[in-house]
Amino acid sequence: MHRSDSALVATTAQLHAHGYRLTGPGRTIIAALHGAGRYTTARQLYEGLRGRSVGLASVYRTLELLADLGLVRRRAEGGGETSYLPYGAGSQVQLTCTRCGQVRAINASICPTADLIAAAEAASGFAIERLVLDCSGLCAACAAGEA
Amino acid sequence: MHRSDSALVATTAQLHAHGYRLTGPGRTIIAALHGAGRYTTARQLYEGLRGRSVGLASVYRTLELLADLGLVRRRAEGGGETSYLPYGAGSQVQLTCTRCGQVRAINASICPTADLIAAAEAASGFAIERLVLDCSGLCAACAAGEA
DNA sequence: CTGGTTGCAAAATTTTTGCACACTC
DNA sequence: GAGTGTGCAAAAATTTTGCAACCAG
Repeated sequence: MHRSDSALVATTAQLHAHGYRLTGPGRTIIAALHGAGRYTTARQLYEGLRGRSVGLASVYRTLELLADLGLVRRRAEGGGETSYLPYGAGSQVQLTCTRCGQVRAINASICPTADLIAAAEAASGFAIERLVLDCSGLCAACAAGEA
Repeated sequence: MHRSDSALVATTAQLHAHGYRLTGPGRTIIAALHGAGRYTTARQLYEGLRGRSVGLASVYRTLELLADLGLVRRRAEGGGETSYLPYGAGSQVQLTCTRCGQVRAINASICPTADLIAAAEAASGFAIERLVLDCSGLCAACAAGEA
């Protein structure tokens, strides 16, 4: 849990730096999102927080705010629901298991991303600000349990 | 337009190979999606096809089908709408302009993706099936016109 | 012919908004 | 204290579904 804890602290620090206030419910929502460790929908967060009197609207408002600040990544699954995952601190290499939906981030330093950025900029004329590498396939556990 | 034409042909071939029938409206929707050249929402496609008697439901059904077959990529923008972009034929390196929203695909062969896959598999235990590299920043035109 | 596909309109979901109150700064 | 964030419930928007007619194979 250390990794998500530090990401959580970084997120709240960013909010603070942008002049946003952070009350109890906001912290609860952000903590739940970071604790989930995988793409999560607003409704899933809301259900997980039942009994703590957090409104669904606040979940949406918080997620949208984080997304606008670039702290969280949005994804469209089937079924018309949007799900969210915090950007790991500095690591933009994500692996998604096509079977169980687990998302894992690995350290970007194992990949020559600087070369990638240079090559992509040369080929396109873009000024690249962020690079995200998405890999999908079967995680070790799902591959082992395959029929 | 040659590039999107061939991608369009590949898409219809895939549908055919999977046993799906393709009627006039279906072709119209798929052609419009490929012609757009950027992430497009169901409603945008529908509006662009006004007068050709294509129903919004068919747009949704077609997009969902393509997404399930892995021929199209889903994205969640702000505002709760899902938008779609065809996967280029074999090229999984996409650049998105954060200002104008243009999406451009560059050839994957300029990047050492084989090394990336090997490194990521070793680090994670995943059996990687697809790799998508997303870069975001300013395209050349937007960078030039910057205030 | 057979069975998947479509348009239309209704239904179900998801997301946003208005407002009084609580709480942070 | 001043002003932002919140919960609740209503409203808006997005997406799905039912059904008869249509069309591809």
